Amino acid sequence: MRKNKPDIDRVFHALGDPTRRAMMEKLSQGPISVSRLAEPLAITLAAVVQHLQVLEECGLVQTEKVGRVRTCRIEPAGLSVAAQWIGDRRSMWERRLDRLGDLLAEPEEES
Amino acid sequence: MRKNKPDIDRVFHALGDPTRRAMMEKLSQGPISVSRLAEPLAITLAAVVQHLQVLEECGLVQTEKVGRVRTCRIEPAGLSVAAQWIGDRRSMWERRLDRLGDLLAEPEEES
DNA sequence: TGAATACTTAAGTCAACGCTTGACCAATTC
DNA sequence: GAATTGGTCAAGCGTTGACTTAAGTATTCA
Repeated sequence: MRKNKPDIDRVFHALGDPTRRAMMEKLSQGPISVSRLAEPLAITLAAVVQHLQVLEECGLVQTEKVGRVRTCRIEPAGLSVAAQWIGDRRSMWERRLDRLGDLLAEPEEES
Repeated sequence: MRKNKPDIDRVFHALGDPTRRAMMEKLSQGPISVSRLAEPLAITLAAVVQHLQVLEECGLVQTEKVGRVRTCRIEPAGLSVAAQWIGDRRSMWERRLDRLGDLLAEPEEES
């Protein structure tokens, strides 16, 4: 298919990678530099920077460079996009179950 | 990295694909057969079945075959896994902001 | 000024992914 | 019982994605 609802698409794709989720978990403890972010991960700095780009491009993370240090922080709005999509599907599904319950409860209806 | 927290990992990966999300959206309107699920999508039935397998293996969807027709429905618990991960990061982040607020509010502290 | 630090960029490798085709099988319908 | 419908399976193909190495830039420190 490969269509593009720019935001949601990128956000979910970004969260689909375990390394990037690990980075988000670390970042949710507070802002941190790129190399400290990379420390616990068993991959090169270069790879971490690439993941970081993905996270930044989809609005999950925000970074700022001061001197030679780039500091990264979570952008709270980013996660909301994903949370909302899930919430929407969930409530859709629940509404459906409610209507189904109504139908089963009621005796009969004209077509 | 390629580690495996089996569930969350698969769920997010599954939701990372726009076609699969489209399928979830359709399914959140109610159970439906494989071919009706495939109808609005511009790909082969075979491809749809492959996506369906991904969704089923990670617990987002449940299917049942009767006669020659396979019916698919959303498995509500699946989305919860993703929702919870997001919720956890969110609240972690918020708790941190609270603590930060406290520190800024207070005058001084011993190390 | 020279060495170390903290990235950054480019190029290339390899595996996983999304998709198609084509052959197939089991229920249904005519 | 032949054709149709609804789905399954396997192989293959082009693309994308995660990762590495290697070389480079800009800041900071001694």
